This record gives sequence, structure tokens and C-alpha cells, in this order.
Amino acid sequence: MSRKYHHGDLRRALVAAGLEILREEGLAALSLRACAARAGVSHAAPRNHFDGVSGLISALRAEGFRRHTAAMRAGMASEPHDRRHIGALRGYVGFAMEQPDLYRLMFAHPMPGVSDDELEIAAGGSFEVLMDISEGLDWPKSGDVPCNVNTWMMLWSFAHGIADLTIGGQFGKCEAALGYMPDLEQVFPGFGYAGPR
Amino acid sequence: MSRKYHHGDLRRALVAAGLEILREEGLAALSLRACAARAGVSHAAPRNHFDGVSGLISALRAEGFRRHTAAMRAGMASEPHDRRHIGALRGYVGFAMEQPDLYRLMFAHPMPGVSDDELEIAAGGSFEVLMDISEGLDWPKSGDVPCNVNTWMMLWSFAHGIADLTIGGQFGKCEAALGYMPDLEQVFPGFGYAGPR
DNA sequence: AGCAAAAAGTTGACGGTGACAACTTTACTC
DNA sequence: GAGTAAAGTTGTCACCGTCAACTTTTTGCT
Repeated sequence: MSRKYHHGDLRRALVAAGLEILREEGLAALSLRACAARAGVSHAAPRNHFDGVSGLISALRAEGFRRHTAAMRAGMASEPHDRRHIGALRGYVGFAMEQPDLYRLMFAHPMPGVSDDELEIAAGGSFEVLMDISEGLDWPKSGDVPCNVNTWMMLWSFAHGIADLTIGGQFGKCEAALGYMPDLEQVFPGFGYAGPR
Repeated sequence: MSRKYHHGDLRRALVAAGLEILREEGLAALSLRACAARAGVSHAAPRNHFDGVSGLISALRAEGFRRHTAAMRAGMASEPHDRRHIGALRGYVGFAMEQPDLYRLMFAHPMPGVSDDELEIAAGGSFEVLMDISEGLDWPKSGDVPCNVNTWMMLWSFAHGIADLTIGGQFGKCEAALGYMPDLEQVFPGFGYAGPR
């Protein structure tokens, strides 16, 4: 028999199926049963690998954050050092626009009481990139706020705002009125590179 | 009979029930049948007033935008004129933190092909406030970008980013590390009032 | 006033979904 | 090789959105 009773790597297959569904059919079509069907497995099989649908979603979010981190790192590498934050932001927004449903899922409400080490670590990767590019940026610090909290909160809020509003189609009326979409650097020329500390 | 066969204002009652559910039980608990039950009506009654669940959601989003607009206008009124943008931003973020599930719903993906005049008008109200407070703000304009597109895109992205990341608990690690949450003005001191044009 | 039609609400059914229980098949270990 | 744990299957239940068929009330027309 070519078809084994045991799948061999069903967990990975289910995550891959989930990513496909998010890409091709959107968040509304994501379900445990649909993933199971894509993996060629019965509807209850996923329960051996995930703690219900929230477990599957945690795994998808973790994979999303890993790819998100990679997209930002790639963007950083594509720019000279004093413009690496621009590259990272482009990577950030580009990822969100390419995989809007996955991005939305990543930043959805955390279910109360649900904690997942894999997810924590993966999300920490994206967090770290934002910390990295905050270093050396010239953004006003006020008062006694330690480190560069202001800078990365600003960066992150800006990046997430642009990404999420774009995904949600909220800039549509702007684009319709202007005939084009302002570039990221046009909208936000406020960051300047101040050199390494 | 004290109980009329016809409800009288079922549409309004269903929207109110939906808002209650979003507040008390969260987005996951929102359903047509749950709203119908809260309104004391059979499970199929809502179909006479909404085009399925997407119609109910459109109505909830519209009501959300109206309240969102009101929150920003109230914030504006609570500050002197040269700080009205700060007040509006506080109103923006405050609304999102008070009604996180409603805010998320408002800015969720628009279903393709779904258009709703009531929703468009309501969302336009929030849009207009952001346009208003952009006027007179001193934010660098670059190149030939007309009006103050840069300023309001920046403002909106910032406000949405702060609000949505806060709702999503993403600043939790920051708050845990610092022991407190940086204030909106600390994070974003970049806007200055430049007086009326 | 009376009647027809439209509006509003009810009941019942269907398929899809998450969750769970009971069972079967495979793999691992001693 | 036997026993056990892991992995997958089938069946069931409750909940959901949607639709169809039906009932009750309101409205509007002559």
C-alpha cells in the first residue's frame, strides 16, 4: 500500500494546509475540518496534534511571525546601513500586503488564558527586529523613558497602522482621490539615522 | 396581551444586542441567533431586517463609527485649540480600548462586493475628524503631494497602530519590562501645531 | 368597511463546524 | 512477540447561517 495509515508529519501538513487556505480562500474559510480535508485525513485527526482550533491558530500565528521576521530581515539587508530601517519597514508592510489574512490572524486578540511558547518565541523574533532598527535612529526621547522605548513603539505603531489600514482597504478613498498611493517614505519622513551609538 | 407579535423596532434591538454581546462576551460569541435570543425573538426573525450575518455586522460597524466619531469630537472639545489633535487621538485610542471587539470589527476586512451606504457615511465621519485635526498641523510635506495627505495618513496610522497593538496585547511585554505604559504624547512628540492657515 | 397584499415573525430543515467519545490501526519498547 | 502508547477513523451532539413554508399582523386601496 502506498498510502500509510499514519501520515508521518501531519502537524506540519496541517499548518501548510492552513496557510494555503488563508492565502486562497481567506480567514473565513479556515477551519480544522478544511485543513484536515486538504491533508487527506479525517475530520478528527487534527486533535492528535493541536488543542482544538485555537491550537492550530497558534501554530499558524507562530509560522506567520517567523516569515514576518524573515521578510523584515531581508528588507534590512537590501538597503545600506543608514537606511536599513526603511528596508525593514518595507519588508513589514510588504509581508502584510502579501498575506493579509495571515497578518490579521497574527495580530488578532490573544485568547485569554491561551499561552504558547512556540508563538512567544516566534513573535519575539519580529519584536527583536524592531528593537534592532530602533537603535541609532534619531527620534526624540522625552523625560526619563529608558532605552528607546519611544522609538520602537513609534516605529511599530506606524508600521502596523500603515499595514493594517492598507489591508482593511481604508486608504482606498485616498488612493481613489489622488490616483495613486503615497509612498511609505513620503508619508513618514520623520525618522533620521543618527549613526551608531 | 402585553407582548406584541410584532416587535416594533427589532432592527434597533438587534444592533443593541450585538453591541452588548461584543462588550460582554466578545467577537467569538457574536451570532445572528444570539442577537435574536437577546431580543426575545426567533432565530430567523433577523432576516427580515438584515441581509444575513454580514448585514448585521455592517450595521454594527456603522454604529461603531458613529460612536468613534463622537469620542474623537469629545476629545477635541476637551483640549485648547492648539492641542485639539491630542484630544482627538486620546478619544480615538480610548474608544478602541473601551470597545476592543467593536473596534476590531469596524476595521476588519471589508467583504468583497459588500457595500453599505449607512456604513460609508458613518466611516466618513471618523475620516473627517482626522482631516480636521490634520489642518494646521506642522508635519513635513514632501514633493508634490497635494493637501495634507501625508499628515492625516500619518496621524491615522499612528492612532490605529497604537490602538490596535494595545488591544492585541502586543505592548504587554513593554509594560511588563517598564512597569508602566508610556503616554501617547511621550511616544509621539513629533506633531506640532503651526497655527491656522 | 372590507379585503388583498405586504411586512414581520415562527417553525422546521439542511449542511458546515468544533468538540468529544469510542473504536481501530500502526508503531514503539521491553 | 506481547503490551502499550500514539495516530487516525467513525459517529454523535450542539450551535451556526441560510433557506423554505407557514402564520400573524399591519397597511393600503377601493
